[in-house]
Amino acid sequence: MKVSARSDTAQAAPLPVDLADGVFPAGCPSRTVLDHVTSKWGVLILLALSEGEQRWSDLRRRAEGISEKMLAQTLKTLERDGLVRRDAQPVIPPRVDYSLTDRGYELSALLVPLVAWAFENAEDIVNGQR
Amino acid sequence: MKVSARSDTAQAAPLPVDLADGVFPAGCPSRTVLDHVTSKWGVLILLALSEGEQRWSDLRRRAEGISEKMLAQTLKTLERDGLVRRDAQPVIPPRVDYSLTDRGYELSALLVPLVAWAFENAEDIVNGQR
DNA sequence: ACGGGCACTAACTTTCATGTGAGTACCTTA
DNA sequence: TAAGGTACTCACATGAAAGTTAGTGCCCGT
Repeated sequence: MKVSARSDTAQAAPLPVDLADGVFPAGCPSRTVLDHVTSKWGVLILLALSEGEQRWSDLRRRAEGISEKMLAQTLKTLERDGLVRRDAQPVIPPRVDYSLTDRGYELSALLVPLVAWAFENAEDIVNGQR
Repeated sequence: MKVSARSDTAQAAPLPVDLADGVFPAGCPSRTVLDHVTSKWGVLILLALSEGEQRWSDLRRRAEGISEKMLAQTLKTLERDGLVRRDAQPVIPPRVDYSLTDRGYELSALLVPLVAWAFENAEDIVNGQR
């Protein structure tokens, strides 16, 4: 799990060929998807929903600092991308539940370790600007 | 208010407690780190370097569409974050090699599957905008 | 009856990431 | 002599992302 290595021998892992060919060219769809997923609020919403279905107002409170506009926009994008499912119940007061689709869970499974890593290393990185 | 996912196959995976507490608050360092890492060009550079040491001009050609300014800026940020190592040789013509630090390799190990996923699912996602 | 919560939308503004184009200083090859 | 490669920096422009403010219609508690 650890890359045990001296600095000058850290391992170069060659990328899968199709990835190397596909991601680097400008204008490939993966860049768009990556942009949605890695947007400032996209990550947070995906992460929050990975814990299970949640309501609009729950998400609003959870992703501290998000505006209603950005919440709506982010959810719409993720829904269009087939990562989030929207379930609006015709009750009063309105109740809308958001959850991840299967594809969304696939993604969040990859996102969680990344965010965990960022969280664990954040202090070191921000402090140690050497 | 524990909620359970209602989907047939997708499961709600609770986040580690410290992560849940740490990432959502506004202004936490992990957001900054995540921003650097998931910036438009940050991902590409990290990915390119995960294959091994590369020169400035190699990177420029590799990350198709990047401007010199953005390449310099991105590399500087990643270097300050301790993810990229810069090795300038005092030769003429100038030769500067960039490579990942151990921490950089740790990150790229998490980044690669994410990008691979994005690449594999990109077409489906972009096409299926119903 | 008044403020508040709910789930939004629309219009407008600001901020910031990114793009553009130029310049630097040296050397090699044609 | 000129063109081109190497690794940059700087000033300025632009455009997309994000923030701000307001408004909608309904209901519930006090």
